[in-house]
Amino acid sequence: MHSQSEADWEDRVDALLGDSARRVTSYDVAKLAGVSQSAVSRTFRDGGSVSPETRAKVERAAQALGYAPNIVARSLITRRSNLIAVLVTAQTSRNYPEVLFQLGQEIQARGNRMLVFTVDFDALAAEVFNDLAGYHVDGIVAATSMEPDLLEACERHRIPLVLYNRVPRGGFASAVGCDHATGMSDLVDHLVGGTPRRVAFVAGPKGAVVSEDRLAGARQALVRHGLAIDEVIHADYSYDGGRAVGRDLLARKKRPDTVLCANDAMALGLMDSARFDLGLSVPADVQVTGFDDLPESAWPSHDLTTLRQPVEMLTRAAIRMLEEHIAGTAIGSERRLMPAELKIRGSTRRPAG
Amino acid sequence: MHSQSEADWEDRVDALLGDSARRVTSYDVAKLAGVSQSAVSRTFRDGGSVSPETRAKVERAAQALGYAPNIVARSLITRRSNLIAVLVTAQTSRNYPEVLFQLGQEIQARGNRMLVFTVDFDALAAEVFNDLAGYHVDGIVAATSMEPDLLEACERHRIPLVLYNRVPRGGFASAVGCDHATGMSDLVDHLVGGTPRRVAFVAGPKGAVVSEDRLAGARQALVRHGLAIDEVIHADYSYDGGRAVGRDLLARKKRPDTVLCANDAMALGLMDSARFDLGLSVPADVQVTGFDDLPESAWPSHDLTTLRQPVEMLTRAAIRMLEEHIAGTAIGSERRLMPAELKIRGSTRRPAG
DNA sequence: CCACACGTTGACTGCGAATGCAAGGCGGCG
DNA sequence: CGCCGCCTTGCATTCGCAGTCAACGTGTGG
Repeated sequence: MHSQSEADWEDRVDALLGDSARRVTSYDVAKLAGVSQSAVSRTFRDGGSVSPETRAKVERAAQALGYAPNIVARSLITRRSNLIAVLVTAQTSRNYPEVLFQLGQEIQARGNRMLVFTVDFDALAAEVFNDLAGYHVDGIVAATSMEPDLLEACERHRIPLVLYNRVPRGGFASAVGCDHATGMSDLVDHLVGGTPRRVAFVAGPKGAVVSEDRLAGARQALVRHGLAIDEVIHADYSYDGGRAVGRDLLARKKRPDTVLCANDAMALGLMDSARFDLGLSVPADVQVTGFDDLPESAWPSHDLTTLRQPVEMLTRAAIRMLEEHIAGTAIGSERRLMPAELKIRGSTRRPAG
Repeated sequence: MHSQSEADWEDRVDALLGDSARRVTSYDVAKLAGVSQSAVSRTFRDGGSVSPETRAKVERAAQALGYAPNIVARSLITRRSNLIAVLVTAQTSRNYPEVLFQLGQEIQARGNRMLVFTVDFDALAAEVFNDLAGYHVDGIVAATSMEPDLLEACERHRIPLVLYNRVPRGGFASAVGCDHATGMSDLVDHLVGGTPRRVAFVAGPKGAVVSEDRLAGARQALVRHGLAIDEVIHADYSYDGGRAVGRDLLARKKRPDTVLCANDAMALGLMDSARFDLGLSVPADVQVTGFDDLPESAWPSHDLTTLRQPVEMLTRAAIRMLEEHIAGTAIGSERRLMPAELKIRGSTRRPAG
């Protein structure tokens, strides 16, 4: 079809490509296709009003030149970056490796991109905020605590924000999270069948919001059964931390016969300390529970009774809520709690009879 | 110092902020500070020639307005986005959760940001390439296989690329990786002390490059000891996959007494199948090895002999190499192999005597 | 006292794509 | 046959900042 001009076409492609330092722009494509830059722009924007012939010409030229629209320039004028910031700590990425991947999948499914900000400690999230604002992200998913002034900053800049497993202190941000209280309540209902007498709770670091929620939930549920937590020990959410706690706690004369841990990693460490360091039997001597349902918790070596966080539901809900806020269809802030699923395994005693 | 104009100042701040739909730009700051837009730009660029007084005025105004430079606009003109793309698969994020976090830390330490692209399968990386080009990322770290045409595309677009644990087929890309062959050699040297007779290898999915490398390394090393791999079975890199393989392989009449697994997850599954499904003893009946050194491999329940990947060295090297390419100080492509560290544990037999 | 150099400064332009607007082409309808 | 309206197209402008250039003031040396 382009027969008589084939050679000419090749020449023109090469001429445009030859200036290799420069990037291919919509003007180059326009020139090659014999149309205006506007036409090129409209071909690559969805909903653009272009005739099939023009579109064909543009696409052929773009193909030949290897053109892709410059998203930076686009977002400068559309005032949308299609970037969603995700704030994570080492803690999050260690304990919930799949969260980041699934957030990525969800974000990309809607044509956006995930800009990941890793922060050492929750508090440092403040440092990255300037960058967030600078990159004009369309929204933020924060799996870190947000100081009140950060929340306020997001509100002032009108950056939609969804907190992941954190309870917002202010009124602006939306949040998704696991219903720790109800989950703990289910867990305690099961535990009382094993006739606990002395109950200990291994918490995360002091001030860790998630751990506090779980502790509070456990307390309330125990009270309903006329029980109480005899001791709360703080550790660092890690296997090693849990094991160290176990070596101390379970070696005492009046050791607890039931230990609730704020997460699976510590529970696994504590169980191993019982079995390997102290020669105790789980669950006969001490029953142990966790929270998260790590893959290895289900393995026969561990067989840990725990609560599974609905990670997939959470990430899906987080992104959907965020998209609603970005689109402006959301009304005010919303908190969505997802139920944790009780996984009864061999680290707890069944009711007698 | 600003006493007589304090009220006036507040009014002007409010006037500029009042138009709340609009973002604060360098022009707003300039107006408030009583300087030109250029001065504002220079204050926020490092190396700009600005007098201390002007800088102070600008910073005060910027503070009052909550101004942060628009990085999108900046990168449009500087032709640098300060964005580094990281391509990961579900596989990567599952087996090396810390990789993503550490890459993030390294990238941010140098003032860049990490744009994460999650891809379902290695092959799909092609889909995201257009976006990569569109976002004008300064460089790419790919923990996925890259098809030759993708490599070529990166070369044409002059996007620096570092492959993570993948051997580049073309000549353009740099790469960092674990020295699987030497690691396997060390491992085999240790294994022969346990007098292996029948050796099996549990590989990853067919075509998985990392698994192939490890298999080849093991083969070579065994040959040096006059040994061979009797059987290669493919699984999916998962615990469940390894366990299923074990249930089949170890139940046979002529079962192997030594099983090398391409990663820890499968090795753990295989060990559990031996112990819990078949009642075999590890390492007496069968010795098992892995690769990666997952945290749980060191736990007493598993105690798996394995090779530790130097993840931190790898990520650090990857980012440094990438930065060199971006800066243009790198000469050609480079491949850096980091040694794996042999972790001898209880899943393999010690030499007799 | 003048020439010169240097450090600051602001006006202006360009990065690359999107879009409002007006002009053009085309068909349908009266 | 002529008018109207729709669809398509190109022109010109805009987004926010960086960098160029000329002009300015100040200080120094001759």
